Amino acid sequence: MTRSPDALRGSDLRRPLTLRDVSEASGVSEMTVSRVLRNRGDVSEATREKVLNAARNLGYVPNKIAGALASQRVNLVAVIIPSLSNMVYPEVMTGISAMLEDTGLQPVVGVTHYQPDREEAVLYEMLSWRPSGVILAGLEHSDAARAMLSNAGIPIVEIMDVDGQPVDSVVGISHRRAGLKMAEAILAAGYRRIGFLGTMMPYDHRARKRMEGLQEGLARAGIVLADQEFYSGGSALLKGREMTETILARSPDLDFLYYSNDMIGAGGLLYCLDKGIDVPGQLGLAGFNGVELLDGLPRQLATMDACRAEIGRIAAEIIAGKRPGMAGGRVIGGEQVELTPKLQPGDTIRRAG
Amino acid sequence: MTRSPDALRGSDLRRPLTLRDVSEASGVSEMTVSRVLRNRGDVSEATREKVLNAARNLGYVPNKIAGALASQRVNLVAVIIPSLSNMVYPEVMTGISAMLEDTGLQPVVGVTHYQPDREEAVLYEMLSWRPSGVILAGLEHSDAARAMLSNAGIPIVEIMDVDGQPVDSVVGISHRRAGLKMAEAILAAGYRRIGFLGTMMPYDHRARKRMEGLQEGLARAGIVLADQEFYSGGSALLKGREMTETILARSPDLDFLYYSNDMIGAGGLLYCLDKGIDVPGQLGLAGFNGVELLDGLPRQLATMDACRAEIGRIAAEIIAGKRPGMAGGRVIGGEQVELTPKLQPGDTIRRAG
DNA sequence: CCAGAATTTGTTAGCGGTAACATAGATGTG
DNA sequence: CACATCTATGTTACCGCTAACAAATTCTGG
Repeated sequence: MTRSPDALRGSDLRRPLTLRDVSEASGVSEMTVSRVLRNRGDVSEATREKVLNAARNLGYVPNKIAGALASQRVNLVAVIIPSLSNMVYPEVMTGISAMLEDTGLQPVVGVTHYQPDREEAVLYEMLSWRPSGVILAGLEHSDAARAMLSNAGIPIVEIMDVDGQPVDSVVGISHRRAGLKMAEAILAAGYRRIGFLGTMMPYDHRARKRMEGLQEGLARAGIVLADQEFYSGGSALLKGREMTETILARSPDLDFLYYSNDMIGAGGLLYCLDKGIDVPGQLGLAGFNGVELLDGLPRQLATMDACRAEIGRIAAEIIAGKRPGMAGGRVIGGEQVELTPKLQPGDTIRRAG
Repeated sequence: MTRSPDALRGSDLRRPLTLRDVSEASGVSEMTVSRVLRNRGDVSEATREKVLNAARNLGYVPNKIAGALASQRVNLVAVIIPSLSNMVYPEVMTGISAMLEDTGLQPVVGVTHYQPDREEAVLYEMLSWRPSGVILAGLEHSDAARAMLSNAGIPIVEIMDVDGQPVDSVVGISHRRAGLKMAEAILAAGYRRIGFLGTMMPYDHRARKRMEGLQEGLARAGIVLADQEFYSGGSALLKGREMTETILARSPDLDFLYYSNDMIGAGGLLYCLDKGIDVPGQLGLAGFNGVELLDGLPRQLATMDACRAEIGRIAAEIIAGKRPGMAGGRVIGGEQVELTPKLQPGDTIRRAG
């Protein structure tokens, strides 16, 4: 209102720039500037040049807040994951980012630290920015979170796990089945006294499901889990060493250790090598995830790939409405994609006879 | 305008909820609802209850886009880092999040993949959301990025590194000095034929500065770097093994290897242990960062702590305006904080005589 | 019981953009 | 050359919320 035209150029009044400044500097209407900056609608080449120059000279950066409010469109995708310290999630992020790259959509990360109430808070915060979609890890959420998700009116993709009731779409693997498959491989290799080592976190549902799957698989052969050991916090590699020592001290007759993740598995492997334990002859080992890190270890740890990048990619495709076969539709409920993890036997499980 | 009051309750018209809906449901003005939801201004307990109930029942989630536009305030802090795969950055994020926790500020991450043009694009995108501050890694930016930062009119904190000209505030360590200090420790321990192993990335300025610092330190004793080896991509642990094999094959007389990060250092250490090389007698090793992972290795790798969490914490404090001694001021330029990394000699460097 | 202060609630006018429609020139056509 | 047809630009009315101020209500004390 009170803006004098000359407040424009020289003066560094630190008033944030608006479309109007660019409009005045280039001598066209705000609407035309808006069109140029968004590459929308017809604008003559001459005008476009003028506007772009003015914008560049002024150092104008559009205000997406105003833009989003006016257009009712936000190019953000909320991604809610438990942690960034567990390399699994950065890898999923990589898959998501790569897929979203040329869709104009932008992922925004929120971290829950495996706490349901944090998840709820993060979700609320993110929804208040009215994203175009939500990707979140796991199928277990508080009632309030579930309600927010169903009411949001945007595509929701729950990832990592398929053992449960999704709100909308879901992309993941069956951890129960993964545990079961591992049980079969272990038994086929002739191991019989099996121990499980994992996190103590009550909300690590996927690790829990793997353990349950393992138990079920063993039960089918009339075997029960011989021992188990849990940890929380600290360096996973070190914890792996310590837990392995502990569990072997307590149950020296164990002949197989199933770890809930590769990092503690790697720690266990290093411990066994240190102690001169015959792996996989005397003792078999397996982890879970197929993290890249394992490639550098002295011996390949048996593991099962959790399809992280693939999960990220597909989840992003669903949000972007790019899934083949879903021609712009997305009317009745969501899509369900179950991927199949592959066992990578490595060198720490006896070759089955 | 055309909203019938009865469209409110029963009908699931999927029209997104607004303050008005809560206002109608609770029988007070929109402004009062707004006040309740933000805990601002005086509202009677009775009204507050009514409003909160209505909001809860409807499942209302405020629209921060509109709120931010109206109030000219955004509770977001842009954090721009090169990568999430290098655990250093998630750790910095942890420090930032922890500090921001109770300030009402929310970090939003952008990743550059060590590419200046990506950094520029990410920065532009983030600034267009008008965050309250920017935290970004490194002091090297494109001219355009630097211009955007100076014009943004918000606090900027460059982190990790202090060797250069900051735009505003800076929090980090001197990587040059870190390299130099390592050179001194290496020489003091009696090593003379030193090799450097690092990333090939032309934009990993901090690794480059450490190498230059190392070279300077060696030069002071009239020694030049005996050999060097670079890698890019792949599993860092595995690359560490491979590079170590390569460099030792080429220069068997090396008596010390300085790695640009702990991950490749750990790979090198595992390789040496495999091969039965006498560490640190015949060959000394050192990495950089002090990552937690190292705690689980068979032997402690010498390293230098990069103060990641501390850097994140302080950067967040500066953005939040919480630094003691800066009583609400922040007028003339920014704050400069140089932290001092500590050498952790571990077991892979001879105890100096 | 009422003036004046204190507290609670409402009204108005934007924030900085964009959708939708309106208008002015440029171009073509019989 | 009048009239329909494009193309390029401008106008108007919000988007959903909040700052600033106005009004209504309740609370004082004399």
